[in-house]
Amino acid sequence: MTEDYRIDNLDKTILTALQADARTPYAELAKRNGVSPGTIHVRIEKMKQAGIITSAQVIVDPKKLGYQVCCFIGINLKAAGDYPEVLKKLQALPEVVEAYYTTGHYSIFTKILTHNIDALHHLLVHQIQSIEQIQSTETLLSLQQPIHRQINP
Amino acid sequence: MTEDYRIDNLDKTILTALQADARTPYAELAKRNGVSPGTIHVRIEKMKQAGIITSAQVIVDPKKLGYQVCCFIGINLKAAGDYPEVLKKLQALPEVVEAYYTTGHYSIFTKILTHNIDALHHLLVHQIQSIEQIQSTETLLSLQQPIHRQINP
DNA sequence: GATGAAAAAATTTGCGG
DNA sequence: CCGCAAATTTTTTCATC
Repeated sequence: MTEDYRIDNLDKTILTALQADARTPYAELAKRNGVSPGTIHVRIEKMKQAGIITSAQVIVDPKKLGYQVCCFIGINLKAAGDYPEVLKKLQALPEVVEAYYTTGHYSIFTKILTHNIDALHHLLVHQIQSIEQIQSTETLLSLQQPIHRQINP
Repeated sequence: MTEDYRIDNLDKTILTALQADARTPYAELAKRNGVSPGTIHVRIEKMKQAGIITSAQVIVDPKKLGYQVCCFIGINLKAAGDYPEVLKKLQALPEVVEAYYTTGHYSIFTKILTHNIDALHHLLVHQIQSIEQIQSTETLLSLQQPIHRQINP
C-alpha cells in the first residue's frame, strides 16, 4: 500500500489470470510464464504491497440469493454540502452496493439490489426519498448486464 | 450451476467471510463457526455447484494501473433493435468494464475507465459516438466512489 | 449430513547463484 | 532479482458416526 511499482509483462499475465481465478496455483502460473513458483509469489506480494491488488474476493450471484432486481438511482441534493450526511444514510442501507459522487446529471449515483420490485418501491419511498436532504431521484432499471469485467492490466 | 439450494446461517457466515477475503483458511472458518474444516469444504462446494459462488477474483485498483478516470456513459439508440450490434462494438472496447440494458433515461448504460480525461474524450468521440446506431450519449463523471461492496447474503 | 485425521497439494521461506 | 528445495500451511478425501 506504500510504494509505487511499475508492472511488467509478467505481472500483467499474473494479474489477468488472478482476475479470472484468484485460486490459480502458483505452479500453474509459473509454468505458463516459464518462471518458478517462488517468483510468482514474490510478484504477487509486491503487487499487494503496492496496492495494485487490493483483495481477493469470492463473487456471489445476487440472483441466486434472491436479489432479482438491479437498478441505478440518481440522486439530486438540495444543497451540495449535504453530501456527507446523505452518504452516511445510504451506507446504512445494505441494498446500496455502490455509490458515486458524480458531476453531470446527478449529485450522487447509486447501484441498488433488491429482492423484487415491491422491495425496490419500498426502499425508494421509505428509505431514500424520505431522506430530507434529497431533492429528487431518478431510477434506471437494469434488465440485463451483458458486460461485467475488470480493467485489462 | 444446476441445482437450487437454500442457504442457511452457516452458509451465510462463510459467504460473508469469503466476500471479504477469498483466501480465508477453512480451518479458520471452521473454528469461528464451531464446525469441522470438512464441513466448510462441503458447504463451499455446494454453493459453487448451485451457482451462488460464481468465482474467486483478485480485485485490482484501477488507479494504481494508471486508470485515473471513472465515468458512466448513458447511451440512447436510434432504434431498439440496434441493441445487439452496439453491444458487440462496446464489448470490443476494453475501457467499457460494465454495460447494462436499462429502462428509463437510457437504452444502454455503461461504466468506463480511462487513463485520463483526454483518453476519455478520445474514446467518447472516436469510439462511441462514432457508432452509427447511437443517437446520443450523456456522460456522468465519477469524482469518488465512497461505497463499493457486495450484497449481504 | 458432519467429523476428524490422513493424504495430497499449494504456499512460503531461505540459501545460493 | 531469480531458482531451487525444504518447511509450513491449506485443501481435500474418506472411513466412521
